Amino acid sequence: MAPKTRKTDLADWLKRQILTLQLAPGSDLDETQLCDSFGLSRTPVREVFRDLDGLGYVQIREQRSPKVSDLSHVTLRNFFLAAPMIYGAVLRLAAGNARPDQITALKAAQDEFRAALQSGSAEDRTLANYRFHEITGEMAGSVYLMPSFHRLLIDHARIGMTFYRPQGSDTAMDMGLASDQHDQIIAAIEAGDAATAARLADDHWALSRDQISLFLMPEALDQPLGQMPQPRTA
Amino acid sequence: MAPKTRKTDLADWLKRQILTLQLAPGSDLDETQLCDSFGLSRTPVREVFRDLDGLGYVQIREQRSPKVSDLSHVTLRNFFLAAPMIYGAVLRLAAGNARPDQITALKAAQDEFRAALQSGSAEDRTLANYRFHEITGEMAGSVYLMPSFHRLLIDHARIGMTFYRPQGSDTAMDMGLASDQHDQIIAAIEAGDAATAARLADDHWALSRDQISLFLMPEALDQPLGQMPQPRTA
DNA sequence: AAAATTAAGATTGCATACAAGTTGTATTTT
DNA sequence: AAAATACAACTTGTATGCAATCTTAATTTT
Repeated sequence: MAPKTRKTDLADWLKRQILTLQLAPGSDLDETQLCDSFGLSRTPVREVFRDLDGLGYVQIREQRSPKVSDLSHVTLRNFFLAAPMIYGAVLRLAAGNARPDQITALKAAQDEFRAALQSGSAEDRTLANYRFHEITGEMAGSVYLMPSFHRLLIDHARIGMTFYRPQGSDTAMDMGLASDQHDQIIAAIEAGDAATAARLADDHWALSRDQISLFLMPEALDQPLGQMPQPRTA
Repeated sequence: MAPKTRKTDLADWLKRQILTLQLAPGSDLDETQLCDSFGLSRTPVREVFRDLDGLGYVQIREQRSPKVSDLSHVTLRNFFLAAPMIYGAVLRLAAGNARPDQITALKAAQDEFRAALQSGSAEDRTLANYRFHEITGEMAGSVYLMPSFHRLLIDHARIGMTFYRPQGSDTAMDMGLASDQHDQIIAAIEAGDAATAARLADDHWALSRDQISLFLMPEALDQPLGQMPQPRTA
């Protein structure tokens, strides 16, 4: 393996595993095991832990192994409070500040997302969607909004992986809707239309929020009980 | 010196120096020098750098010494855009969530602030004010808002240290106003009055914003030219 | 038998040694 | 003399060894 990339490989791998719930919230991270897997000594591995702590992926504890960031009902509530505000602000700024190369990157990310909708796994969809919105954050270009926005994206991805699991239902249609909204968002940004971008952020959030709350509070009564989807055990 | 505290001592010292501009934005940090000063080896010092990078105090660069976070005209613009929104959201949540022990801590911080207004240095005022608002952030209790809020507090402190320098003018009166607003904020939080807390956040922000913009755009024309205040060289 | 204490193993934190890369200077070449 | 290259000093990144702390298990005591 290339020498310099092992550290970023580890960081990227951890990010992906965490975003897609392949590393569960709250689970411990084994330092020595990751050293072996990626051919690194403890020092750079521990540096990666600290970087990911700063970004919100993991939590470092004193005299304890680092763990994947928690995702509790408390954080879920705070998520619902903060997300619409931050998402709106980010897209508004993005429409005002986006550079041409960033718009190109956003379109490429949207192509990836569409491709993942067609043939990809749930993990691929989640990562592609994450990347799309991450680029909008870069467009906004605010060092003050980015840290909170990024934490929202992390947990939005993880919440999505938890809740969008029921494959059968109208998830596919909703995903198509989300994709259409992405296209509209791109258009608004390209036009520099901040007001429309902010409105689209609201719409996009409403769609996602409805999906989540529909899962949290399913249409009860006329459905058999005891059918709550379980998180997979593997 | 106590064994375990040297690392937190270094982190706290760096934070204070950065918040009060005793370490200028953009200035390089000397690893070995800090090792000597605090009696630490390079490993924990470098870990502190990474922690402070994650919090927004410093910026780590590849194959380059870490530097104090920049504070440019671009960040200033983004600061003005993000601050009112985040400050309002934080105080609104704080009023809804504050625990009694946090309210006690907030009152203590306000006492410190008042004391610093009377007899303290500009640095003391800045740090006490920073601490007051940091507690309101803890009260809000949102992992999503805190990172952005904290970055705003860091740069608000640094901008304040830059701009409130003219001692003579109505700064003292403004500071008294700010202190009064702090008292009102405490009252609103204690009463659990989110709407009032949000309004007070707007007022408090408006006062600070006016002070800053008054310094950025002084009442011109009847003043001699070439009198722009210089950052001190020491 | 249950609880508590102690000892062994394992894990985390810190220090130091080594390697790789960067920067500045001096010498050489055109 | 100016530019370029090469060498040396310094700085940053990584690996490893040691110390301290925590966890676990076993033995002892009540």
